Amino acid sequence: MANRDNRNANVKMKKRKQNRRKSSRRNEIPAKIDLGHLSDLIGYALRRAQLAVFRDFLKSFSAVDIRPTQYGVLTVIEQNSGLMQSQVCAALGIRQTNFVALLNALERRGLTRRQRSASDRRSRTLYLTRKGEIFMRDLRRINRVHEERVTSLLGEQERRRLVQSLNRIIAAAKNDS
Amino acid sequence: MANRDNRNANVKMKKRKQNRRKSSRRNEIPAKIDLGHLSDLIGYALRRAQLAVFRDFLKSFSAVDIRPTQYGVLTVIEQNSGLMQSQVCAALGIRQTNFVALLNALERRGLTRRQRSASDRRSRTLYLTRKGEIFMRDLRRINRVHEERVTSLLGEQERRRLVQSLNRIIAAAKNDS
DNA sequence: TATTGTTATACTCTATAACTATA
DNA sequence: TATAGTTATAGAGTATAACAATA
Repeated sequence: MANRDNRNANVKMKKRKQNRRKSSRRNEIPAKIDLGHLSDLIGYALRRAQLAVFRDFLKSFSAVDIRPTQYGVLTVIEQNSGLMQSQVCAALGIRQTNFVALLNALERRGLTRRQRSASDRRSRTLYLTRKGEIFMRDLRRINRVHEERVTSLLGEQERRRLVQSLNRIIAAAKNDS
Repeated sequence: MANRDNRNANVKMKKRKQNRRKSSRRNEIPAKIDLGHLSDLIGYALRRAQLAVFRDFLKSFSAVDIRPTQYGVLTVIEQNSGLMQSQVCAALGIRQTNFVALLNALERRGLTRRQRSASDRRSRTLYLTRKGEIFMRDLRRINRVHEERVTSLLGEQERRRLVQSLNRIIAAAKNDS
């Protein structure tokens, strides 16, 4: 992603780049492959773009060993102290059954803790530990850099429009079954 | 996706909806959960939107039992008859090692076929069978409906802009490592 | 009877290593 | 020696069923 060093964003000089891999040395055409209408498919474009952004996210967060879903969970707990597990799951579209191991891992690292609710002893409410709160400062900083790198590809305005469109799709899906 | 029936998109009447699940009958607040800056995160929005669109894709193509990646492979082969496996993989970002089973499945269904290349007998070139070509007409029809449903959420212009932005991100990622 | 959290489990995707046959 | 395709395998991510404790 993003100009990590000299990366020229220009598509123009692809001719030079052909020789990166010495493949083209003989007969093979480097074959400008035609994706057909694929590149105009929303689903396909979404998938490729999402993978690209996640790749940058993973690299950015590799030092702190945090995955996108974990960052989502930590953020929601931070913003809404005391939520039930089921509520966090619903908010993020995670299944309770898959949420357990995820939480266990965060708890083992001392970032979050569960507490039996007094009003409904079936449920457990979630909190960041002190350590978790401090950790979140690092995460937010890392995330800011990551976001800025992605944003630099589009510019502020286009980025805002993009997120708006995406949220429109997401909102529509929620009214779905 | 998309207005499949009456779903009122309004957030307003959540008061009524509380009683859907008799939960709120006592003290619990239905809790408008704060996603924090999550909803403004490109990666998060991309992920949720991609899942939503794929869900619609899967439902649309369930009758013909075709997954997004399979549709991509078939489309590329149709547009570029005679490509090597490795070329299709590179174009779509699939690993050769994972491509084998995928191709086997398409071949078992009689949609594609492999042919040893005369010029380089290590490689195999890919073609649609006659059956595969006919099948593609169905797929394109199904895909058109699917795309129109997604597009209807945004309008033509916004959709075009969205895809453009996504492709900009994708292109930048390619210049990456 | 229904719900919260849990375990066990299975299936899909994706990733790595090692092999074969060709080049 | 390197490359195209292949196998085996391991790891995420995600899905369903069934259970205990509590409502």
